[in-house]
Amino acid sequence: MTDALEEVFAAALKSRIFKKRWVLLPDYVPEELPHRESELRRLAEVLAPALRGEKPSNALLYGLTGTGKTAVARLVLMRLSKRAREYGVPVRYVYVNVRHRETPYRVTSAIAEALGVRVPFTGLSVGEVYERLLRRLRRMQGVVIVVLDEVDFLPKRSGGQDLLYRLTRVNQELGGSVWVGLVGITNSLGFVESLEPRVRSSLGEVELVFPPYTAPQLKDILERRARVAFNPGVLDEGVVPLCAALAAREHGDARRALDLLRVAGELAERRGEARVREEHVYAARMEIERDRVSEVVRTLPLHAKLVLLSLVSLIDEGRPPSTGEIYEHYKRLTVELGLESVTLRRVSGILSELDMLGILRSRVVSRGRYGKTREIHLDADREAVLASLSEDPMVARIVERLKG
DNA sequence: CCTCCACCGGAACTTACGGAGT
DNA sequence: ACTCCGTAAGTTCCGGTGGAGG
Repeated sequence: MTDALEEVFAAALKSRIFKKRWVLLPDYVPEELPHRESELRRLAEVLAPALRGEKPSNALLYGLTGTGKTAVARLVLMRLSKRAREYGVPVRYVYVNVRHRETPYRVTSAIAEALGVRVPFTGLSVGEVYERLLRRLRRMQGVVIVVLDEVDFLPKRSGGQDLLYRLTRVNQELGGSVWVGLVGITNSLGFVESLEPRVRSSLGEVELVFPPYTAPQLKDILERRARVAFNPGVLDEGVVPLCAALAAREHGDARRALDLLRVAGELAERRGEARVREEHVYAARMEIERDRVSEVVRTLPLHAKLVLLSLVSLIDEGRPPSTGEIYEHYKRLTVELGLESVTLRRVSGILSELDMLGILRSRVVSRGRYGKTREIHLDADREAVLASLSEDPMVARIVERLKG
């Protein structure tokens, strides 16, 4: 009885399943990236002049999610800066994920902070932070390479285009003792086309396209990684091929495949089983989806939750609803809860946001005489959505009624 | 072939908030 | 103490628009 905790700790210490679980984590960068040899080489060629203290060309990497863009960039830059250290050449690199730091202010301060400038998280103007960054850069020498992962999130915000533009020509604002090179990463082709021509020609001096992995390639990648991650013989024969097949169905997403494999292993371990079976992979798929949904739904603003709840109710009654129908239902909910309702325009905006978050799918349809609207389907798992919604005490009551 | 519905979606603006610089 | 700043959520205003029905 008293040893329940000890048992848990002991089990954690000697994992039967994993040897090095962390090599399956999303931000782990392996020493080798099979099937990305030409991209690695190409990017290395582009950045190598930094070793001679010359400004490397800017590069733009694009391809769908999980095609190895980030891993290629990180691996090349890790190796490059290692070489630079050996030769005593001043080359630094800064990695910023724009999606995590969405706004121009936060992106600028992330770069500045990576270079050792202390920046308050609010209170200054973007211009002021940018000035501090420049001041720092002017005191440096050699080459600084800035990686902007998921750059497509930058121009979506106001001032984002401006920041991108300033960054592409930052070298003209510096004295010449330091050079800044940019590596942009995006999975949106539309982004590349939406760029101002002068930004595109500068950021995309070199453009590298990453094709999706094929199913056999995914299988190969997983097999290599699995050999390192798991104890010998714990994987059932079908596990790796299944992960590869499921991920291949989603346009060859390697991160997805690795997630499936890792979570399947974690599940097997939690259940105290000695082997990872195909059944665990299917369960992993569900768990990953539930976690994703709950993460998103839990952090939604109140009115977005109510809109989502309205969608679920209407779908329960049959046919996919239109924006107007959702709005009517939503308004009834707010009356019931004694709240002010937001405008139709806002609800329309919330619906697009939920679409982008992968909670629902909507397509714009024209019903001729009867107007043009969106036809909205729930994309996420209904039960997962309801479970996450009921974590909000304000919303929970209504969710209960829906279940009964 | 034209109309006109029921929205779509861009843009500028408000409000409330937490915080910085001087 | 005063002014300025960015962010998130929301509002106001408004120019589109695909296609069924007249």
